Amino acid sequence: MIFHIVPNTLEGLGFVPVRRRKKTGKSERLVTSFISTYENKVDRKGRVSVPAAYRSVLGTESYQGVIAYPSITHSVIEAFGRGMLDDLNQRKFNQTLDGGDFTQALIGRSDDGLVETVMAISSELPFDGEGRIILPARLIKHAGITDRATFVGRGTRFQVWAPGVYEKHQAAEVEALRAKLSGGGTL
Amino acid sequence: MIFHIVPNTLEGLGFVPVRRRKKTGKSERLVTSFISTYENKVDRKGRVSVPAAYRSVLGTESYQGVIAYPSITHSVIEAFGRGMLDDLNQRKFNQTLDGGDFTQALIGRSDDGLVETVMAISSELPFDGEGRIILPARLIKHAGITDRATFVGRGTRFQVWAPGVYEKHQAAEVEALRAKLSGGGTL
DNA sequence: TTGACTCCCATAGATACCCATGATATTCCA
DNA sequence: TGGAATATCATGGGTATCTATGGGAGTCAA
Repeated sequence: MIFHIVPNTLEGLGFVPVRRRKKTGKSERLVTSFISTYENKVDRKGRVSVPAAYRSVLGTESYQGVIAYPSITHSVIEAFGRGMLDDLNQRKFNQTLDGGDFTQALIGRSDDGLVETVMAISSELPFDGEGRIILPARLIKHAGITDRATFVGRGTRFQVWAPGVYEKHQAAEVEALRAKLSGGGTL
Repeated sequence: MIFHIVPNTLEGLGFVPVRRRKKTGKSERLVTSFISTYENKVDRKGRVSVPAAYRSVLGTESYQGVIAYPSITHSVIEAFGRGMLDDLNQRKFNQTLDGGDFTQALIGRSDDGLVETVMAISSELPFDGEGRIILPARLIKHAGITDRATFVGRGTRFQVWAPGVYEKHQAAEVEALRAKLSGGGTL
């Protein structure tokens, strides 16, 4: 008997806001998350086009650009929209308040300190008129990027890799998944 | 993430792909899952018509198109509606944040990495005005598709095969079932 | 002045949108 | 009930638009 693994019943939880973007006047397109991978060129000025599909995810955010920081665990740049950043802050704020720990909320010190750390090492990267960003030297170096960059969608956020590094990482990732499914499932 | 393991549907037993459109009564309007098999042409621009019956399944979704990724276990393209993808994301996002696990949300490490990986290897394939999609070169190659494609309904999702590859796969699938049932069971 | 950065324009190729056609199904009415 | 008018679908092709990319001009600060 062949088995397929499928997600259980799906009902929208309505958390991630649905954003509308007008295309050529006639049809509207709805995009809500970062998916797929794209490889773009880094020009001599250090500019890279953020894939149009990703930009459309951020389409209606007031701040036209992305937040990026070096991954703490891998040679890769993590990135997302300002909305995500605000949401993280808000949730963290609410969590500390709900727990009655006003000191934490006010002084801004928590046990893990991760959110604070990320805030500290993050950069705001605004789009230019053509939807490009300039990767700061610090991030370029961290990811080992030279003249090309691979954009990898991760749903609520995306990553920027050096193509070669990503290739290896991706192969390992898929292999791990395959091993996990070796019990007879298909994916 | 929660998964249910369900048996593969058996609609394919001795099933021959329909070349021409099926008789579509009004009852088919009510179909809510992907069933049956169709073989369509891939034109010079790489476009394929998604069977109308499948499109009607997605009819109520705001985004008009499908999400597709290369199966990691077979030479086939897996596809499903946008709603399922968003739901996967939201569940994962809420789950990690609600549990206060900012590490997972930011660094993106989950237990299995399934959602992460699927997001990265998935492509968003919007319908054109005629209900066609363009199969990306990456997926075409993975499935070994040339000028024709076989759409196979699998309930909550569907697959796109190279016709020849599917024929063999299907024969093996049926044969395995037959062997299993040869003890006297009926189907 | 130099260097870093932003804004603006140009362009080739990819993509989306539009219209057309033949085949088949369905509706509707004499 | 037969058949003409209408609707749906898969398919093909032309064209306008968008995207990624390159480069130049203007601004600002040291």
